[in-house]
Amino acid sequence: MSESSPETRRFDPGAVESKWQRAWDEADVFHAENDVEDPTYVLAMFPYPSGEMHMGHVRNYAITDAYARYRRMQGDAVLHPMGWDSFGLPAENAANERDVDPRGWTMDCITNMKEQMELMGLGFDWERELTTCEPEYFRWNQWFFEQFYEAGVVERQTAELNWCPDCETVLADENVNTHPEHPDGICWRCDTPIENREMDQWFFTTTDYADELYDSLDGMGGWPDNVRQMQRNWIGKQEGASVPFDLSTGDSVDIFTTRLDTIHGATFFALAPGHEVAQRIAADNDEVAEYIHRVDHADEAVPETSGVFTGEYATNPATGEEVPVYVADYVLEDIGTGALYAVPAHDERDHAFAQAHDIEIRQVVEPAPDADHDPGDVDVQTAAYTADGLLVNSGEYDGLESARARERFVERFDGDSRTAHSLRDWCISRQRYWGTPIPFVECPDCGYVPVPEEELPVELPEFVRTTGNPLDAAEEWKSTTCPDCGGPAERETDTMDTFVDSSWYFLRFVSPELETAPFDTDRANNWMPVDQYVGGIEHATMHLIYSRFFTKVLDDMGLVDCREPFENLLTQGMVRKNGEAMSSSTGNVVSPGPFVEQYGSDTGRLFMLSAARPEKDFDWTEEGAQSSYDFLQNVYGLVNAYTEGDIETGDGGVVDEYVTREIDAAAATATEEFERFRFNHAFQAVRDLVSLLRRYADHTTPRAESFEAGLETVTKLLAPVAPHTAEELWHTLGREGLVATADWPTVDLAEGYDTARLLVENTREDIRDIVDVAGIESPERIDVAVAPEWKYYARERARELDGNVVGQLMGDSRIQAHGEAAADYAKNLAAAGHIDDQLPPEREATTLVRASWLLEREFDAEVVVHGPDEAPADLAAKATPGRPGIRIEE
RNA sequence: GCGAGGGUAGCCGAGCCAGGUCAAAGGCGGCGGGCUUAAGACCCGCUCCCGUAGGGGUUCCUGGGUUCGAAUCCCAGCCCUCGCACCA
Repeated sequence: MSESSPETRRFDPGAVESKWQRAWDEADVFHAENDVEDPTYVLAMFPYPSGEMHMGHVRNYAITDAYARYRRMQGDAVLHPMGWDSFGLPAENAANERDVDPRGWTMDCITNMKEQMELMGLGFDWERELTTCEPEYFRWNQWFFEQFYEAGVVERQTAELNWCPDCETVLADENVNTHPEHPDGICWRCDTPIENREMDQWFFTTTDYADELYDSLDGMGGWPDNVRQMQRNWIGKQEGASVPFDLSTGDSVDIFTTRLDTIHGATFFALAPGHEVAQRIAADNDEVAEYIHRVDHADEAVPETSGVFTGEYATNPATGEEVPVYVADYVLEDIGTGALYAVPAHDERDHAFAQAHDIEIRQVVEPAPDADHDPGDVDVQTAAYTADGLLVNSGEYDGLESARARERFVERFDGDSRTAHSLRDWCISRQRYWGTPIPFVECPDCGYVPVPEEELPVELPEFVRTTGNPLDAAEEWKSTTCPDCGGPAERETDTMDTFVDSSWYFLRFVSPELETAPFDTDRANNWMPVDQYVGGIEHATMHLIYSRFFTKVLDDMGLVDCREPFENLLTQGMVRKNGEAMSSSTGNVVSPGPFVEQYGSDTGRLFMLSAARPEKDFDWTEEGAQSSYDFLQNVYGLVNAYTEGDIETGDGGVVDEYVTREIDAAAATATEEFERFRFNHAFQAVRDLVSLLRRYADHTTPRAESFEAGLETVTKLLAPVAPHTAEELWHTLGREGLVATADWPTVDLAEGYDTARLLVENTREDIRDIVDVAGIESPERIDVAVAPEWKYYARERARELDGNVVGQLMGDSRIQAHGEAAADYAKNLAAAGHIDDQLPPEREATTLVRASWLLEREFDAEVVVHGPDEAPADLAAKATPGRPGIRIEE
């Protein structure tokens, strides 16, 4: 092949990419029509518009875009939308730092980022773009809020917040700085130590859905295990029981325990400082009151074993004993019921407390005979034994297994089997400006009253810089009338957590312009769930749990028929540099902007997708990026060399038969790998095919038709990952229309292809070995001989035989006729243990003939392939099925 | 502490789920050769050890086990990463 100077064969990514971006635009390639039945819904987690893309974004969108483009070429209707998660603190901070308003700043950022996305030619359906900070969007947050309120999914509860006494405002966790002397942190503005204050806040009752959120995870096979596990941890399901204890105060106090089997060993009872009964005792007991005050206002954490005896007693329902009641800080108010019976012998914290307060430690469980521990080795006075076992010191229940005991004791002690979760209700109140106003009015007479639906959206007042919440300062905006009684009232000044915005945006994409409802229910029922969701692992719990919760609530309200929003989830790995996360603060970054400008978007995408599996972290390296760039230029050069007639074509001969099969094989491999999101493997197949076509042209005069078909296949397989370059190639090849909308190649690989390929690879490898080991400088002629028929026959027979294989084989006259050689071969077969599939002899011969050009080319020697029964005797003797005999002459 | 994922040749990274054509893809780096006035780009090959005919040896964190056969399955241990964690 004689290529002219490479300079004429290189393309300018900038020019090529913008050209095809315009062409896609004009052809409206990425728009999903409303009337399609059930498009493949491919979704990348929408970004917070910080203004600058980083490599994490690029990787995320490279993945969804590649998959979306692949599915489109497969003939699917595809929905691949993009939007902006545009409420949030950074805008407010920017507004406070410079003299801008959050809205203007946010919109500028969106413009910037969208420009960068467009520069990268990402195939989003921009007609469905949505922006959560627009009233057209957030009015539906407000609408949902009121609907949820009606349905009892919204509640007011108290929550502990960060309060700055100097600024007299609530602070978000992000605005609290850590300080060595103040465990609760200090104010970011005035450095005043933060106080924790209990305040009434709005909550979504996520706990109502805790069981379903937990249990459904088992069936969600399209999600990675680690994310499901993280959600299980987050929800924290605990199977246990609650049992009432009578106190000498006259109260009956419920405890929650997962170890009801140990109840006979309860030697004291403990209440959380915040527990109602503890508070009541404190009213008449100075010592208790002082303790509660101390733990509440401690500047440093109190010792874990701290606690105070109340002077009261609780009756252990198992033993009838009176055990002392303590108030102890290690008992947490929001875990279980905030009260527990303590079994020092079988719980580490109870044990530590008992030792510090000199309380009896009574063993009631000992290791079962099959346990790791020998009962004699367990000394509960020294350390708690926390495993299950057999009951002791438990009266009539001695010898019972822990699990059985738990079941029986629930009934025996009048308890309830209960499931506790560590999942809390979702506090959505934020004392911030840049979020969705909570659509409620507080009336001195009527209390909290929802803003009437027809008055939605409640829009934000103009932004002012203030120490606290700007909504609080907007007096005019705040004052309104009560929708119920018409009297003067004040608007709620809290806004919603921005996770509310992202909990349903995937539904809004279905009908982004709809003005009468948050989304079109019929269409959502057809289009949901999202077929493939892709984003960072950092959203494993919050966003992905809230979205699941929202979807279930909406289903229960009849708004959509769907209980899980995301069918398949892929969490992409990080893009690192020098082994560390990219970070602009340390300068350890590669910025997408300048990179794309220099190398083009395709190079970036190709490198990212070929470097590693999408879910794994990978290192960005200069060399790797360069190699992707070189590859694209290289393919471009090859295609142009062909179309400009620099590659002389002919009939290709037997080589052509080889190459056409490999073209199909490449397409088949790539298809399989795209289905599994293994772009790196798919690309491998493309790279191999390009290399093969190059060798084809180099070795002989290729048949134009198949050579071109090969280039066309390369182009198509490359199209999802390097879409601009692929369009340019498609155009160069003189194809009509756009490769973005072309049909994906369909192939059925001939049976036995893999075996044939292996035969070729192994034979080549053997010849290399021989040449190398025998020190053959320049081979003149290579003879390759397929084994005689009878060996194939013997081999097939051997596969079916058991027992005395040699004997049975030699009993077969067709085999026996070959005497000594047959006996040797039969012994080999018998010893093999496993016999792989092989091609029939004629097919081995044709396969080798087709591949012989590779040998000629590699060794620069004449290659002669001998069929099954036409080889010289010495060669045939060495040959076995799958392993031809080889002779090399110098 | 509980839970999840992982440890593969100089580096990165496939393979492991469905055990066997696996001394283990590919990329990067390195070495040799071709093309070229030269460089770059491109092309060909080599890159665990020994070996003058396709052989042998030792490998996929360590140690056991299952199997005719283990990078792949099982058990134990070591190390790494991540998530949850004063969760009764």
